[in-house]
Amino acid sequence: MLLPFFFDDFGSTRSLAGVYRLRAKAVKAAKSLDSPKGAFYFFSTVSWRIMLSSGGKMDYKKTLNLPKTDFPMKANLAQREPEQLAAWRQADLYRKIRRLSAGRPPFILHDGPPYANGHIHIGTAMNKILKDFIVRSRQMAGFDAVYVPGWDCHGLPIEHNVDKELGQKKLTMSQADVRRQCRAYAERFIDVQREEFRRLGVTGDWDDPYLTMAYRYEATIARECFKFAVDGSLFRSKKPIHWCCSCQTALAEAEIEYADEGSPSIFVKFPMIDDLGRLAPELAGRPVSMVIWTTTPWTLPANLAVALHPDFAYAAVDTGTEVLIMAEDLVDGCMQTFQLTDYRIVARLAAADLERKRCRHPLYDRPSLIILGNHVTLEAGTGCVHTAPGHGREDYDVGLAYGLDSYSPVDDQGRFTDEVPDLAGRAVFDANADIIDRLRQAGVLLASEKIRHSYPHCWRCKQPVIFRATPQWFISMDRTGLRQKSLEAIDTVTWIPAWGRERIYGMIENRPDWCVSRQRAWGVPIAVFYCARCERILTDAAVMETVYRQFETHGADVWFEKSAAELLPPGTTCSGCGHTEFVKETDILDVWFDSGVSHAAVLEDRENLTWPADLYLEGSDQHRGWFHSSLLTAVGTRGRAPYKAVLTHGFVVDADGKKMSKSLGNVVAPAEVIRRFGAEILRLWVSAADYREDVRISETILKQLSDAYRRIRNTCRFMLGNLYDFDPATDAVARDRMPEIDRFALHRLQELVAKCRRAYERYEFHTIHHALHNYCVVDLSAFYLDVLKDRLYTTAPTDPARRSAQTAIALILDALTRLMAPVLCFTAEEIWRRMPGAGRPESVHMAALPEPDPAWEDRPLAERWNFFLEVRGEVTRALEIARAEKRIGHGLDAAVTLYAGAETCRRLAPFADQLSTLLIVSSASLLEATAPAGAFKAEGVPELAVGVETAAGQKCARCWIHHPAVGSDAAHPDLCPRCQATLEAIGASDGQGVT
RNA sequence: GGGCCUGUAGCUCAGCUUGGUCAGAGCGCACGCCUGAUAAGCGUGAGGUCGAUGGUUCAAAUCCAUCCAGGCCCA
Repeated sequence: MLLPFFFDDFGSTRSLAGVYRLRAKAVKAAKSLDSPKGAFYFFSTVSWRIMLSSGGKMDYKKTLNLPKTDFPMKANLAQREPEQLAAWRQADLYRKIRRLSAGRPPFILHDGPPYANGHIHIGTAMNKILKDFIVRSRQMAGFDAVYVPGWDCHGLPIEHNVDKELGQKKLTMSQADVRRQCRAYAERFIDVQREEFRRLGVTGDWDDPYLTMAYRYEATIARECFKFAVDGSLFRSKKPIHWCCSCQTALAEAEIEYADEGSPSIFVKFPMIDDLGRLAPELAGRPVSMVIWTTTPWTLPANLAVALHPDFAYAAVDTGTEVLIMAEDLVDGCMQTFQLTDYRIVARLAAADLERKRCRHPLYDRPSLIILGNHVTLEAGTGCVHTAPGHGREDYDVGLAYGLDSYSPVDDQGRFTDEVPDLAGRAVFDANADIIDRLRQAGVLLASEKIRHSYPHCWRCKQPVIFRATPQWFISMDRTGLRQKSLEAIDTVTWIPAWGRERIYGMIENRPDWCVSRQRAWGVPIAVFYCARCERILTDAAVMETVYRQFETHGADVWFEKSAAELLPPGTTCSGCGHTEFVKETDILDVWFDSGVSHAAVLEDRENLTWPADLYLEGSDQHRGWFHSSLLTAVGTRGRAPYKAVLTHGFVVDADGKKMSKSLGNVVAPAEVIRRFGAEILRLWVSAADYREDVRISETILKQLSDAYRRIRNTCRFMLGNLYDFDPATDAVARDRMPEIDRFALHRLQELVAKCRRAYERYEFHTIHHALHNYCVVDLSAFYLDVLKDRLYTTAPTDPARRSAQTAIALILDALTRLMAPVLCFTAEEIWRRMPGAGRPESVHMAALPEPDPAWEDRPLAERWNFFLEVRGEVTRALEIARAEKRIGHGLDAAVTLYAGAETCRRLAPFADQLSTLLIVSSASLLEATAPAGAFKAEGVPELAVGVETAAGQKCARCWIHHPAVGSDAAHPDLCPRCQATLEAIGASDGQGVT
């Protein structure tokens, strides 16, 4: 039916070369975009082939042992992978592997729980695939590699999304109801993500994952937190947080929106109390003031300090009547703002000299301390920063270092408390004008204007928010030596790459106390009581255990549903003051605490896991996250790190190395990659990249990996096809009866196996990918298998030479399949099913990785052959020249002569009798002679030239080798003597199987 | 702004610790061959001032400094 098209459009290109060109074009088009044009070209050339092949000549094809396999060339991954997954599930493969591994040494990769919100993204996919490589390869290396995936279920993002779904309804719901909604929401996405992870081929205990919201897990969280309460690490202290005065609630960073806002901008003098005459004699006895700048006058009542940068130079500026101190670099700008033109710098002061000097609060009769902080900048203001530790995060942090109180005389509604008598009851923003007036009256206001700047607002009511200190729970880094012990624990861990150690060490070394309080609904409460009278924490373990048992049966919800009196056993009294009334803490725990204690809730809780884990594996951001919180919770309660080793990977970025973002439109969704290429290609992508750095993904890269995949697949397909009549049990050939080339191929295989084993050991998967691909392409396809075709196809099926080749192929394929199994888990299984021989495990994933077999290693032999391969390269170059000159087409059209010097000749002698086979030409001879003029002079091999002639004799119709004797036998005028003999041997000489 | 990290052919990676055949591999690309791995297979070839600039050295992709670009975490 297609023929007419062919004749119409392509009749003019009936030369062989033309059709080949057409075909190449068609294949390319078909591969690149499935275009109808490509398919059309392709089918046209196919019809042409059909025409040619029905030419009616003698056809010896059926007397050959051509490859036969039902292993398809086209993988059709997107469709076939789900079928494979279903089959594994049906067979309960994971359980089978568990049973199989009973008693083996465990290898525990502990899963860092992804957040149960939304679909997985490409980074999550990479993380899980890497884990899968490790779990599978450790399993196949002889360990019992149990993998329990987990999910992080509590926290603000889920609460937010539930809020959005509920809308106004939320306001009428109890906290317990909201929590139920959150739980349902998390469950929904656990199911979504579970299926997405499974689709990637990730093996593990998906039927029994760990969930941080499981009742039992919640109880563990509460118990672990209680341990910190008992040892005195857990304490309450005031810390400034974002606060919305209209919603009267604390806000997390994620609940803040930034928008432009008009604010006052004022410069205020803080008169010095301490005399600076000793630092600068010019200042002795003069009125001297520090000058600060602020856009929040209402925070001035809470001022406790003025911060300077330790490295800045400060200037004492004489304005005639007084001396003002500010950063030297900002003097001119400020003077302009103050409209002071007549001034001069009379002294320079180092910040360090001013440290801990006192100035006077501009409104109240109390000191304000001069302190040093690196957060001070020269971008605006005076380089002297008004510091109110109760109203700013940086102020708080620097204040801590100087032991300043986080003074915050503002109530829930954003009104001044009685602590500020003259402003009590005034809303802070309204009080700005009053305060400015008073500063002016006090003569300390240098300038006042209005500015617009970006200011935080509440995401819900859109009102500007304030920073306000409220009581928060902390875990102390130093009261019990947690910091020091953690730093020591860091050095007991293997960090891969090694810089991970520096990274986490620096963080632990410098971090402030861990603020574990969150004023939210969806989480595990900081389940402690404190005495209503003396505020002492109830640390009676037996009493608290009765509470945590209730968590186990009812979940942490019970904390919010019952009162303190209901939760506590009757008769509970304060050990400090004997009081019987307790306050139930309602703050919930930072979710980092939840996942941080997974080592307790999962590793310790499950019998088949170990504590510590052998390995944690997450992105490099987790040095601040899960690695960090896990370390602190484990060291704080057990004195040891919960992991023996920590492996980190980089982030997935686009083709240009830029991070993925919706706004840039460069986001690659794993589902899309799977739909178009299959999960196997995604896995191959993960395996090919050096994940310790950032990993790029792009159309080009995926295309390249598809090509690599096809190559590996086809190489295996070819090997499978040549094993259709081979049974290792009966047909295998012993090593000492194998031709050298087979032994060489197997020697190379040992090298590959050794290299891959080492790489698996070190989690260097990209090494495996490259080694495997290279072996398929260079060692197998381009050389060994190509040379083997003649032996496999043309000799008698049971010829020892053919059986030897099959033995080698079977060994190679077996090793290759095992080696690729942790990465190409689908394809390896697909091959495994079709491999010959009985007695192998039903799944490749129940098999072991191959080990290098010394019996096959033969260095001298390999050296000989590597030299020969160089010679072979020279020959192919020579052949290419002859081909370009149209003297030959196929290599079998050629007869080759090697003209070699004495030494080269000696080294080539062992190959002399098989040269034509190894070079895939019709005849080849080795001569110790100088080359004739026309010969190709080798560049890479000394004393070697290659002569290429047209092969003598006619082409044998069966093996295609030119031989002088073809035509000499009347019975088989188109066969060479070798094929005649073979046909006789297999009893097909009388046309049996010959058309 | 600070801490940690990265930058070798169009792509994925070797080489960099221990300076001197270290400018390599495979893919892709171009061209050619092949119809008995066939939407496959084989061959040949072109491609990089090793992010940039300084410096150390007889000699630097390799050591040092600065800068540029990018990533993660902080601020």
